[in-house]
Amino acid sequence: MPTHYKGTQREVDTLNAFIKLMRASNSISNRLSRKMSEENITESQFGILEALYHLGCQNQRELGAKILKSGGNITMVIDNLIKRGYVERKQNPEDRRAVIISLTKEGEKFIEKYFPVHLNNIVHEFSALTSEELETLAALCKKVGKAE
Amino acid sequence: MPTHYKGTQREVDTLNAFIKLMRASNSISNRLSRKMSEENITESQFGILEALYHLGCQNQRELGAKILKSGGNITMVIDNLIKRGYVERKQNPEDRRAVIISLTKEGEKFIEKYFPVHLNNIVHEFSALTSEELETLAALCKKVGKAE
DNA sequence: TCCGGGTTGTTTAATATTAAACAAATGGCG
DNA sequence: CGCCATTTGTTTAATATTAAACAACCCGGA
Repeated sequence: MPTHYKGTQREVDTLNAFIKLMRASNSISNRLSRKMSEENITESQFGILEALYHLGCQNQRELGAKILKSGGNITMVIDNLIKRGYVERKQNPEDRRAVIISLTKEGEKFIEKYFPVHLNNIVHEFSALTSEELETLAALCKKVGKAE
Repeated sequence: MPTHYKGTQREVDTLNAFIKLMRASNSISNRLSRKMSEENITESQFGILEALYHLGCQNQRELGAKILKSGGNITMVIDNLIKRGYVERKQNPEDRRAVIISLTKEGEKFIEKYFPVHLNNIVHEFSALTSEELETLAALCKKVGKAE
């Protein structure tokens, strides 16, 4: 057994919060992903569909910023969504570099059908928390990582 | 603009907490990963090294449970750590299916050098929270996802 | 003793993801 | 106008990840 690094109280508390945060989000993410895969959809694909549904048409750069994935990845996720007929690429007449990604009827139908199911799965994941705890958790998470 | 699903108050609060939780953990994870890549190490590799350092030798199944990754993935992560000389596989005389993964001197040296740096990066990420908030966050995250 | 179900790890095939190099387009400034 | 830095998206090469099929092994009960 190695001798371990002894941190300050602040370091110990931070590490504990970090580990618990990561573990919670990874567990939830893994379980939700498994359920999504029953619909043959990935987390990233769902994130794109949701952004388009709730926020309307956007270009790929904006979508990438929303789901925190690289530009190259977005190209592939969109390609796969196009293959399934859920979204389409349109030329942007005002900027020929950019494209406009929008939901197809098919995509809209899918998200309208699946979003309530997904939301239900999420509600189940958080069922151990009271409403007040939910708010506290949201507020704390919002504060985290704001340091520059 | 599509008409949107109107949820109950509980659903709205849950969704908000979920989004903030995911966003916080993904942002932190992305930033930490980028720093780790300067040391040519991945998050999973670091997770394994840390588990071995703090908890001692383990077999691959146990390591997989710790970092929440699939068995097949663990095989590859360990392979890569072996290539770098940070860990080694030993036969378990008591169970010939299992292997014992342990840190090499090299691996121990690395984790002892890099862990404080990593911890410092984490502390920076959480610097916007008071110590009390850290504890609250940890406690709430621990409660989440416990539903079955 | 032997069989069968469960455990541990590996392999395979398919996808996901990233960084880096690249191409095309924009926009500002000389 | 013409150039150059920036922006947007794609491609490429490398790695990560998973589920599923597989092989070797363990163990308990018939």
